[in-house]
Amino acid sequence: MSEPSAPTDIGSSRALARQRHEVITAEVRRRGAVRVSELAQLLAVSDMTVRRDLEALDDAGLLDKVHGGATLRAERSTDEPGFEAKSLRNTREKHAIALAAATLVQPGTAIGITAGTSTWHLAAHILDVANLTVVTNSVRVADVLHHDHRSDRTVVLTGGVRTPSDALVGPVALASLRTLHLDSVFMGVHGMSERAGFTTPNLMEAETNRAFVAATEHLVVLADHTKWGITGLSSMASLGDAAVLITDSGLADAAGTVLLDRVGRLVLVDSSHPNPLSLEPPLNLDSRRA
Amino acid sequence: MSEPSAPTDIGSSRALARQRHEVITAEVRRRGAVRVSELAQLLAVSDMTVRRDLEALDDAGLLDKVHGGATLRAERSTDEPGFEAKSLRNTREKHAIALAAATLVQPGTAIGITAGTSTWHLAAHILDVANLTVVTNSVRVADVLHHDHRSDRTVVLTGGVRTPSDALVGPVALASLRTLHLDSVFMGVHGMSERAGFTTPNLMEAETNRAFVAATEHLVVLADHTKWGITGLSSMASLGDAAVLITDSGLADAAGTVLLDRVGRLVLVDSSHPNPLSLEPPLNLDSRRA
DNA sequence: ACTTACTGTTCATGATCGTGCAATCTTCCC
DNA sequence: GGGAAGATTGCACGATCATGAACAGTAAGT
Repeated sequence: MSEPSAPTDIGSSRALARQRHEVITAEVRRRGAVRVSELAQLLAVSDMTVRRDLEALDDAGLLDKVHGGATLRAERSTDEPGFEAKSLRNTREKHAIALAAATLVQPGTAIGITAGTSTWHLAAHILDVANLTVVTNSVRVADVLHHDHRSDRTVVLTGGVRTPSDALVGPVALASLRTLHLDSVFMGVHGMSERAGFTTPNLMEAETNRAFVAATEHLVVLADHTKWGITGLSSMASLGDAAVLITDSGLADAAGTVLLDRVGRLVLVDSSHPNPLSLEPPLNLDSRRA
Repeated sequence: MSEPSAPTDIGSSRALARQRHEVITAEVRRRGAVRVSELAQLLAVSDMTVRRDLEALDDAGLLDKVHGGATLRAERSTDEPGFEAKSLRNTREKHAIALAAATLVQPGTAIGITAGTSTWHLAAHILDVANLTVVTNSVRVADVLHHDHRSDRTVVLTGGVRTPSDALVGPVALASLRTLHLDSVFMGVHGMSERAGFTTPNLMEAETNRAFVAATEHLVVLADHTKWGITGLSSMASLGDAAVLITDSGLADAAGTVLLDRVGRLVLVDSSHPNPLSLEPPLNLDSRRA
């Protein structure tokens, strides 16, 4: 008779597709973006299998499959072309920029966070900051902060009408912001240039963001290097209004020169290795719960 | 885990189906996922038997059977839990009440919708009403209305701090509401009684709802019959403030007598039937604004 | 322009699946 | 105790599915 003496000895077999899917979605949620090659190594399967997994997860609506890997799902229906370049590279940069911005968030302060993908990533990284009050006009940012609820954090939604990009705008948002004063405001932008400053194509959103800018003395702008040279319809602030500008090392030298002169502080993050993938070779999927 | 709890040791003798099922569910819970071949070896039975066990456990809802094995049940509800537990109570009544309330929503008007499960149902039923402006302090209600976005509908979130029941409250919400005037307000309540009127246990929510009440001349209250006799901490309106009260036919006769005398119009829906049953023949609210 | 990296299709292979049937076990009735 | 009805299990089979490798096409970076 076979002896089933070792109860836990049977763990060396291949993982179920379902397990891979959970690892992948968890990894995407944690880091904002993953690439196929990383997942293949992490899961010890071929690239092809990872691609098939990503396709299934994309169909299921759990993430966005993009060239080179996958990113957090963008949940946006249709609008504002060019707002979100569906490239993994941009997402990685946004992630790295958000990480750098999170280090500027001081415990015990009141901060503002505008709507946008960069700022959405930022929200995920400030979950551990103690004693924080966050004012935002982004339902998604509020969702992130609200999801793991802690008593020392206050999340205030400005209210207003929701744009397709999930920003709350309009008179209600403006009225709310006019009564508030913030230690810092973290703002994502759609374009920046020497002449027009920080811009966005959406008029209403620009108006709301201007109210954010007016509510603080310390403006932090998040913008990856591809934003340089782009001028949206409406200006939200001049370059000189930014106390800190966080961008990535892909920035052209000429742009860097201008920005160094104009903004209060220029922070460059290296997006080539924003977050080294910590993988342990023995590949143990059993410990994927946190 | 139930090892050799009896002389029938797993492996030497055959285990009963019950025992195998317990081992399997325990193993799934412990490791998150198991594979058929592993279980067959562990239980010393054939693959076929394991598959049949997994199928039974899947039917019983204890795990998810997937290709190659089984995993923890996925809880694949798109909405977050917590809210659902609450919304499952008296669902039929709430649904019927919401349906009746939806018939009171006139095209081309501006209405307010407070937070709550009844009003959440209401939101789903007014998706077809043309030319509507909706002001709400419920992120969920806004989500429902925003999801299929049509150009003739405006959804305004009041803003504010989010309570556990997903209502936006506080100074920001109050300030927004003070500037708005609504044709009708649809309010869910936690309790109603002759003396205290309409009440809720949450102070902040009560304050916000009072602002809703103050913003309209035409208050519609949604409350299933179980709310009668319950008095929450804070009052939002007296019975007489309600132009319409929509409840279900489970209401006690004594309560009906009181309410008929106090509220503007009493609408009783029969929760066992899909169609609302109105006591007052013409359920036609004054067309105050075309 | 070039080079590099990524993509999806196709196909072969092995694992896994469920059905039908026979063997075995359990139950219950006489 | 005998024995039949019912349930459970194992095995064999063809069908299905998952995976990885090769390869030609495509996109991104320089």
